[in-house]
Amino acid sequence: MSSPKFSTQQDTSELSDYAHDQMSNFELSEFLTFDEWVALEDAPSSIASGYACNPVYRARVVGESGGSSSPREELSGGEGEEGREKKETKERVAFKTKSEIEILDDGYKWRKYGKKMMKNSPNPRNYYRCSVEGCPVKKRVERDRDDPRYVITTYEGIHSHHSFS
DNA sequence: CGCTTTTGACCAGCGC
DNA sequence: GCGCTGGTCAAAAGCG
Repeated sequence: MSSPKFSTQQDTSELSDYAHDQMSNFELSEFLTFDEWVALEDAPSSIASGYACNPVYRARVVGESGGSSSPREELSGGEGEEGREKKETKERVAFKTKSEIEILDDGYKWRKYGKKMMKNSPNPRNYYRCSVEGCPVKKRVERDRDDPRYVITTYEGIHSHHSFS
């Protein structure tokens, strides 16, 4: 459909290339800059708000299998839902941050559950999961294969609890 | 003592 | 049908 607004071409270009290579399976809904991203209240603010970094680029990746027309409608009530098992919109947010460290504290506690070497990348990819039980949020950290000084963090899901105090 | 990390193996999906 | 890549789980070790 018609995307409301594509951020600067530069952003799209950079992320598009990356996303195309890494997230070919997912459907890139829209590319947004930080400001635009914040503008979207339905965005997982719980994730972005805690991000104490300087993300250069970010993209919203929506991966659904049902082929629904509105993949973002589920965002409204993602809270205290346990019986929900059918319609689960997985919100994927890709952050491209310029940092030498990959472990960026976003206010949540993460537990690493896997590491994988990418065939098309000399750098491994780390898989993190929220330590809080009941939180389906997963984090994927990987270095940009083109620019090792950049770190791509992909958040998946929405926190069903408040930020870690 | 509890929890996180670490590494390998296993499994699933997709391509060829 | 087999192979490959990516993703997740699981057991053991390390650390606070």
